[in-house]
Amino acid sequence: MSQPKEIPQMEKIVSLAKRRGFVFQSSEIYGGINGFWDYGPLGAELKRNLRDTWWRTMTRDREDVVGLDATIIMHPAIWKASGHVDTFADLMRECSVTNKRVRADHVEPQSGVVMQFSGFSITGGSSHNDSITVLMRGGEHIESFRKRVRQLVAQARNQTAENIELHGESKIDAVEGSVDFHPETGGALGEARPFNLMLKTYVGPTATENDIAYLRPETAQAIFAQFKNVVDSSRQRVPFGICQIGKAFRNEVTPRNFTFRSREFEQMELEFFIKPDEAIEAVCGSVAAWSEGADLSVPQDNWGWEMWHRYWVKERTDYYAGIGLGADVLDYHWQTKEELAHYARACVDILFKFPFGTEELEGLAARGDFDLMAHQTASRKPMDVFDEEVKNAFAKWTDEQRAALVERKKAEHRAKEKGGLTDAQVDEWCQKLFKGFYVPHVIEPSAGLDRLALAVLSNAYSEVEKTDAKGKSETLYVMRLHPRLAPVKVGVFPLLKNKPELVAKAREVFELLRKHFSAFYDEGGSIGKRYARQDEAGTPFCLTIDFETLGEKGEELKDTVTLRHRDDGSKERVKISELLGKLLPMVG
RNA sequence: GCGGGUGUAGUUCAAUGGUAGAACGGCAGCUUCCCAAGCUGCAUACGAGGGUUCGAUUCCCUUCACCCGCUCCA
Repeated sequence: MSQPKEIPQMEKIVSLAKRRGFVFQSSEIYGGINGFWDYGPLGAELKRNLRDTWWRTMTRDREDVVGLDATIIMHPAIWKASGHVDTFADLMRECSVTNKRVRADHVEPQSGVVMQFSGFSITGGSSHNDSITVLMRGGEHIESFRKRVRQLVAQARNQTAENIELHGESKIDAVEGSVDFHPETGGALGEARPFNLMLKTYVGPTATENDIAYLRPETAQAIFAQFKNVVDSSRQRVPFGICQIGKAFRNEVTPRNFTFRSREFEQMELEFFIKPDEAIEAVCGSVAAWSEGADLSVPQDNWGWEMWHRYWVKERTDYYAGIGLGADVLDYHWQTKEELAHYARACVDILFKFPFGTEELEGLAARGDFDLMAHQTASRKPMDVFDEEVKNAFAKWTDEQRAALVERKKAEHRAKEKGGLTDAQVDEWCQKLFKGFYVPHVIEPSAGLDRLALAVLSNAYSEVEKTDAKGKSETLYVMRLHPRLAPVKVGVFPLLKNKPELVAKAREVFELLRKHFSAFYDEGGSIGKRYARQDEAGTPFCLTIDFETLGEKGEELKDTVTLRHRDDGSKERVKISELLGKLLPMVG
């Protein structure tokens, strides 16, 4: 007997996702297209439910967040201002030994001796005749250089340096100030190639260079670009947020891990605008300091960016718990100072323990006023708001207090390595603030909807070993989706399909329920098979209409049905008239 | 983009230089059937293109997709 091969968890999930209609490969009949996935009937419902829970939690349930639905294609200047054109579209060169990439314009000139090897062999393995060219730097000892090259070769092939033997060493040339070698590895660099992570298109039929536009690589920029319009039309005042759900596109280098890293994906982003800490200081006297265990349940007037940031981490964590992703499957990564972008003050990633590793589901960044300032500068349209309370607060300050604040800000900006303001700019900024004008700072919780759907699917997937009366063992699959997320809330079955009275009653119950939530009528196969089918679809409840429903066993059981629960297989008898009252609160 | 692997019904697998079998699933039927019960019947596949050959799913080349590693991050 051959042992059944152990199939990796992820493959089983992918297989079930296709079999049941959660996720299909895009364009499958033409061989598929790398990095694109479609959602089938169940997946579309699941995704919609997720989108709805997010939207409801983030905006409808709150008074301080409003929505936006912007276009995917926007003025190309937006991506210039946001920095995406520069950071997403570079000429890249690749190290010929390790394939490590480097921006063509970031290669420091190097000097040394160009060494070449005609090939190498791997102990107990293959031998290769690809020549290897690496720069031996000034002062580098020939033996340590050889060892270093062996390490580079080994690294690129998942080998250890000891297993690599280099052949045909020769000295080519001595170079001064060459930019043709990788700054870290010293390996010869290949041709410069454009590396554009934004998807491009043309607006207008002429399709010339002047018509280039981009499919947005993130939804957030539209929020910043429309910030003033929202402020002017929504009767919101800082602190408040604008959220948006929508498609975004990135030419990922390597789409991988099923839908996890796709080239077309859906984001759910909130930009929550807050006052600069200096304004809080003026209004409240001081800014609340965060400490472990601080009360984050209700926003307070004296919260600065740090408290708001912590608050949103908690809010998002609560959201995940509410859809069945608890502390046992989530993890957090607080970015270190080195990892942070220069404009970010703090950033925490909320991670999910996927079968293929613990990976990011959402990033929560405290981004200061970087984005709005960038658009203010680029568009030359003011992005500041007027805050009477702040103006009045500063009016009570003495000249000395104000001067001290100006000095403090100047010192802060001088200390910044990157992105700091000049003294004159700080002066201007402070004078505006004293009059009640400021560009809001922002906290950005940015989540991936497709990633969340994948997390939810991974989390729900479970196998149940079952042995039947004859001792035959089989594996059943149960998707333990949270009832709020389940694509189908309830399955409705007549016990037998050849009894018109049962079918009619079942149809009647089905019609009653489907007006309120998604229900599925099934009369095919045995009753057990129908339960199992719904288990794979993640349906939390099933109802069976039997002869007792029709009154065969007396008045007591007439008009009652079997309500079967997916997760524990338990059953109870429920009056048809009480079904909605019982089910609605659980699936809503 | 680089290196390694894989590609046969919906799914999981098998066989073969002479155009493919199974299991499960699906559909239809029988059944007073409450956790994939049983019986009967039906349908469905060699990723795509090119080459070698009398003949290719099988051999060769190219391509596409998926998986693993490097990389990346919503």
